[in-house]
Amino acid sequence: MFLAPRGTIDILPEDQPYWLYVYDQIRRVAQLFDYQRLDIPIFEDTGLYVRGVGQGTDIVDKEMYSFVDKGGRDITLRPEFTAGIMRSYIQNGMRTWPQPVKVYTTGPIFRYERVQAGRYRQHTQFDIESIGSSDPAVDLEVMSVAWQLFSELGFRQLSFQLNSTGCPACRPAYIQKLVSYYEGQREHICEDCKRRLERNPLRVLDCKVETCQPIIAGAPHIQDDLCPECAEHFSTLRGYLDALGRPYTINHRLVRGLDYYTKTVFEVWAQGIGAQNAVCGGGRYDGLAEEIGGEPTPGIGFGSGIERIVMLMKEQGVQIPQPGASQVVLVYHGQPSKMRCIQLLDGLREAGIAATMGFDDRSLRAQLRNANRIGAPYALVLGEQELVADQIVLQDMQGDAPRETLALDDTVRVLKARLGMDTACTA
RNA sequence: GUGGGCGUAGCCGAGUGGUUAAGGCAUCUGGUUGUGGCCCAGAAGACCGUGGGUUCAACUCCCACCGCUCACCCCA
Repeated sequence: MFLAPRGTIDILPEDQPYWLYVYDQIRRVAQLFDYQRLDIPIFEDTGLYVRGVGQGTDIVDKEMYSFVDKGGRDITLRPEFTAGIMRSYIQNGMRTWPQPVKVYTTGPIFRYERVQAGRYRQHTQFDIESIGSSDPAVDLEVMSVAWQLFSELGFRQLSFQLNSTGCPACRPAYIQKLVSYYEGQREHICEDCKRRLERNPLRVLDCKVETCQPIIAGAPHIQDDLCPECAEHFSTLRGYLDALGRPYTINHRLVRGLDYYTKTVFEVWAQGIGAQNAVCGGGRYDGLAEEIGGEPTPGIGFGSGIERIVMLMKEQGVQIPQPGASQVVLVYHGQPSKMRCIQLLDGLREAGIAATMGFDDRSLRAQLRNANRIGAPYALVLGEQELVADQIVLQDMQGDAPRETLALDDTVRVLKARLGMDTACTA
């Protein structure tokens, strides 16, 4: 007996309406903001992620699904979208396209993590990137995509968190300042924070341990140490957000786990998806293109986990359109009737009527029970008696309307009329 | 990598040492030689997660392993 590998899930038919609805909304909103779809491979050269995401990050150090293929190439299942999309930008010469290049995609992401509520080893992301502009108005636009998507999905009580993490000109000095502040508090901080100081000092600001909270409260804020360019960028973005009346929280503890982020970082938080609270996270990555061997190219984007979005929709009771079942089920009795049903079924489908039929020569009763359970509004019953008379019985499965006998040749026309399908233009 | 909780049919779930391991949902068949929903009857479906131990006797107690799950860490 096999089980799905740890951290993977089956998305069953009963959940598909949520997924399809989310994909529909994504496509609509992306189009509204003039973002085009781009699909990239599910696996890339391992080096792309090592260089792009950065050594010392959890993703690269311990979470990648990496293997050597039969040709001896080092391959990694994508642990995030941005590096691959930037690779595609460079490889396809997108710098010759109108700038910025605005793309989105959806698909599976792989990270070898310990599983818990809202966290999987294979999860699905909606990802959007705007590459080629350093204008804070682009930051605003990208954030607005998230804003509009989530509000159209009907979410309530989401919280936008915003911060700036500076750039290579100002961040190192800030990190130095933060580290020396922490060195002075060394005996008061938790073990994890001691480790963070070595590996990824900014992350100490995100610590949740009780005893670390006073230390964090007294820590220097990066906003006080941004270089003029970063400070200008940040205040301009805030001005735009304010002008649109967008509520957001400046969170100087918001930091990201990937190396390529510069300036703007943001997340969208929600309750109800276990201990995880981010449904969306992203930021600016002006240094990424150079890091992976391209011309210096600014960019900004975000990823959003669809499993978490669906969890939230259920949590918040978001209503979605229900997909229709088969409109009609064909029920037969006897082999000649079965043959005729198979032909009729084909004709119904060619006419655009969603139809199924009973199988396995089960009793009329069993076939009708099944039709009822499926939820089809109509059943067509074809037995020996009807067949010899070139007739068929139409049965309304929703009410108590009496059965009707139709001419077999007339079935498609009558059904179309019943189902409200316009027959005038198809005749 | 660390810690907590939990493993009885497809799903939910009773059973805490003693004959054939409740019940419900779902599935299949029949009650109507050819008519669904409601109802009734019946059938099928469980090596009680796996292995070891204790005992005259283990689903039940003990140990190990595996799996699921939640949390830390980290992130979407």
